[in-house]
Amino acid sequence: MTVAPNENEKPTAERILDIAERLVQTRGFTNFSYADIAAELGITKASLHYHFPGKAELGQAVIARYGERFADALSEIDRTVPDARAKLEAYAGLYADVLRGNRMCMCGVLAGEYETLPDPMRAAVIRFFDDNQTWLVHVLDEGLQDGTLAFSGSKGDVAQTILVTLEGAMLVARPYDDLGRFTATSQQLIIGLTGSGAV
Amino acid sequence: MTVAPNENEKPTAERILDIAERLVQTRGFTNFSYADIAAELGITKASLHYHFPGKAELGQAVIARYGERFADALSEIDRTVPDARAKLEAYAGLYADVLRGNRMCMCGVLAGEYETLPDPMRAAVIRFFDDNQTWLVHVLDEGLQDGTLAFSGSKGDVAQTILVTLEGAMLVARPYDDLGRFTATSQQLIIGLTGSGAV
DNA sequence: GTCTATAGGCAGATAGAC
DNA sequence: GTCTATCTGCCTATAGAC
Repeated sequence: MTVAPNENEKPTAERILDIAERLVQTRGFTNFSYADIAAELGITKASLHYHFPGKAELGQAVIARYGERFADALSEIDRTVPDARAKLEAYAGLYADVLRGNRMCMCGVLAGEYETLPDPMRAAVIRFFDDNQTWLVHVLDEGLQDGTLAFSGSKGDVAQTILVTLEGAMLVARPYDDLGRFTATSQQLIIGLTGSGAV
Repeated sequence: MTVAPNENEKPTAERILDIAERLVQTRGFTNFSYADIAAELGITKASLHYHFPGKAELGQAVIARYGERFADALSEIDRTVPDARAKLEAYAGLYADVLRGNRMCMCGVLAGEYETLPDPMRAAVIRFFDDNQTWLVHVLDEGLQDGTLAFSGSKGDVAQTILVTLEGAMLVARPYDDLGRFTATSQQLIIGLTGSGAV
C-alpha cells in the first residue's frame, strides 16, 4: 500500500495542491487563504507551512503541476487523434471539460490578476501560453498538410487567436454558468478554420 | 467656477471613482484597498466612507459609470461611423484604447473574480455583456444589409464570438505587455467576418 | 507531520471631534 | 467633508511542544 497509495492515502502535499488548484481556478490566487485549505483538509494552517513554506511557493507548485498535466493532455491528443481538425476539437474539449467542472482555465484567471502575482508565477503563466501556442502552430501546420484545415493569416496569429478565443469564451461563459455559451463560440471558431469558412 | 468646475475642482467622489476604476482594471476588485485610494488622493480612509459607505457600494458605482461611458461610446460609433464593418473596427478600437492605457476591460477582470463579487456587481457584469452583445447583433444585421459583412452561423453566436475573442485577446495580451498581440487577433477576427473569409 | 499559541500587518468599517 | 482614534477580523507566517 505504501508503494501504491489509493486516493485516501494520497500524500498531504498532493491533497493541498488539489484544493489550492480548485480554489485558484474558481476564486483566483489572491482570493483564497491558507485557512480555506486548512478547513477543507481538516488540518491547521500551521501544518500547511510544513509542506509549502509560503503562499508564493504553493502558487508556483500549483501552476507547475497544472502546466505539466496540460502538456500531458496535449501529448495524449497527438498520440490518439488522427487529423489536425479533430485535434483542434479535442483541444477545445479540454477547455470544455474544465468549464464543466465549474472552473476557469488557471492561466486565464492568473492573467487577470497578473500584476499582483509573484514573479515566478508570472513566468509560469507566460510559459503556459507560449507552450499552448507552440502546440497549436504545429497542429495548424499539420492541418495545412493533411487538408483538414484552411485559413488565412500567419500560423502564429491564428494559433494566438484560437488560444485567446477559448480563454475569452471560458471567461464570459462562467458568469452565465452556461456551457452552451462556450461551445457555441468553440464551434464557430473551428468552422472558421476549415475549408468552409476560409479564403 | 462652481457651475463649471475644471479638472482640479472635480468633485471628490468623481476622483475616487477615477482611481478605483483604474485599480479595478489593473488589479481586480478584491486586490485593491481603501488605503490605496486614500494614499493616492491624499485624504484618509475614513473620508472615503463619507462618499461611499462600503466597498460594495463603491464597486457598484464604478461599474455603473463604466457601463454608461461604454454605452455612450457605442452610441457615438453608431452616430459617426458609416458602415457595419467600420463599426466593428471602431468597436475593436475601443478595446485597443483600454489596453493602451495598460488596463483590462473592467468586466473581463470582474468576470474572472465573479464568484467573490457582491450580487449587485455580478448583475452589472452580466448586463454589460448583454448590452454589448445586443449592440453587436444590430451591427451584424446592418452588415448583412449593407454588404460589408458576411458570416455563417446565427447573429447571436457570432456576436458572442466577437465579444469573447476581444476579451480573451486583452486578457492574454496584458501579461505580455504587447498591444500587437491584441491587434493581430482583432484583425484576424474582422477579416473572418468579411466576404473574404466567409462561406 | 501536526499541533497550540502567537506575532505583526492590513483589511473594511465606525464614532465622534473639528 | 475631513480628520484622529479605534475596533474587529482575517491574513501570512513563525516558534516550539508533541
